[in-house]
Amino acid sequence: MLLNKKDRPNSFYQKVYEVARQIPFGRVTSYGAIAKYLGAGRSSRMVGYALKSSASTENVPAHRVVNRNGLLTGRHHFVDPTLMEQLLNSEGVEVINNQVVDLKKHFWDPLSELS
DNA sequence: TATGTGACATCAA
DNA sequence: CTTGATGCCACAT
Repeated sequence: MLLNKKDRPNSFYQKVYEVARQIPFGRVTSYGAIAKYLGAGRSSRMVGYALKSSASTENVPAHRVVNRNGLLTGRHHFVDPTLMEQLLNSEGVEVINNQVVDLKKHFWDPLSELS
């Protein structure tokens, strides 16, 4: 049967929260990877949008989600813009100048880990 | 219903 | 290398 978009039991946002919460300690992932895992594929922007809405409302480690370049584009939306970089460094992820040094080394792909 | 928006991704020049 | 344009799709108004 066909479901109306408005009648979706779990909103896109809710799924984003679930995946984000499963990001292991000291690991990071990208918006595109999450979007692809959710089936949205090309709605990577929505992932970030969802995290912004969930900020301080949902218990989501948004600081572990960065863009494809490893750049911490979302730091401005935190209570403290420096918090994101500090948290990642505290978890063993090298972040210099708001960018993850070795993204591949710390990258966590939900497609591979969650299958 | 239509329009605007965006914590991205990707390509062309 | 950098900059600009385009695609994409769920959500807000």
